[in-house]
Amino acid sequence: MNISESELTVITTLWQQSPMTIGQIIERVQQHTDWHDNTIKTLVSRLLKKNHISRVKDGRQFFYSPITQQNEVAEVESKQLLNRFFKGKVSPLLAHFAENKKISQQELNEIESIIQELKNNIANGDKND
Amino acid sequence: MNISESELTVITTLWQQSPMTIGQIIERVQQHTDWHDNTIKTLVSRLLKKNHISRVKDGRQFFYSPITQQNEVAEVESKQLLNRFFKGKVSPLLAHFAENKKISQQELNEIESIIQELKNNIANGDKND
DNA sequence: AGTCATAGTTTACAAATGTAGTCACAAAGA
DNA sequence: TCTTTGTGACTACATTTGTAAACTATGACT
Repeated sequence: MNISESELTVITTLWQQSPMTIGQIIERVQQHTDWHDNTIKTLVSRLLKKNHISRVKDGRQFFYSPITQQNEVAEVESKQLLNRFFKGKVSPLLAHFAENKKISQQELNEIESIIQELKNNIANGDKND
Repeated sequence: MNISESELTVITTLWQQSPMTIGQIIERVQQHTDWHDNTIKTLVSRLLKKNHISRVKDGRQFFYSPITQQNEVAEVESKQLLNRFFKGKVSPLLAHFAENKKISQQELNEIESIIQELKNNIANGDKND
């Protein structure tokens, strides 16, 4: 099952720090939303039901942790985006951002070094595969 | 208002070719879905209501065209993805794909030339801004 | 003229989503 | 002991989305 937009906000806090109690989750989520406590509780239960997070009881409270990891979700969502708009490839996305001048000089440098590293890996036959 | 997943499928055919009659839209969408005619009609009316497409009557038929353009939607969706998972930047996304070895040698070359061009533009002060 | 195929409009209905309210219980404090 | 407060479970309700069915109007064909 999928993670909805607002559920994502909740599980994101758990990706940043876990385990947390419901109180901690509510506190952190409310730092950048105006959602009611109960709303956040509902989102947590939906994530539980969808099996994206788990919890263990310690004393009288539960401590919540993510099951589904951020990079898994990022992977799926990225692929969907690429398929929907960029023929399934990264380069057209990059080209899009390039056209719209949304890439800073510093980011350019970062991208260059990522590319450079990739090329080196390929040149070396990439023994770590 | 937002474009839903299945609405996107419909408007995508209009991005590829427009204007089209409803019959043409249905035909093209059904080339890669098994949606019922009426389903597609409903999606078209929702896109109309949301003002993402327009239509003009010619004789007794309407000819439909997109109002919202693909690159606008791609822009918004891309930004959302980057914000949600990659700190709002392209490079971490690229790094993610790099790690997962989802980038072919050819794409690497494409990326390199995009980068190269960007650097040249910056070096020239990018007079076309 | 009658029938069929197409296009267009309106209505339907379940599941998912956003956004809570209500109720019960137990630990903590007055 | 009584009350407050945090936690958890269950219920609620409007909107959006997916997925059509039903009905209407109008050319096209027989």
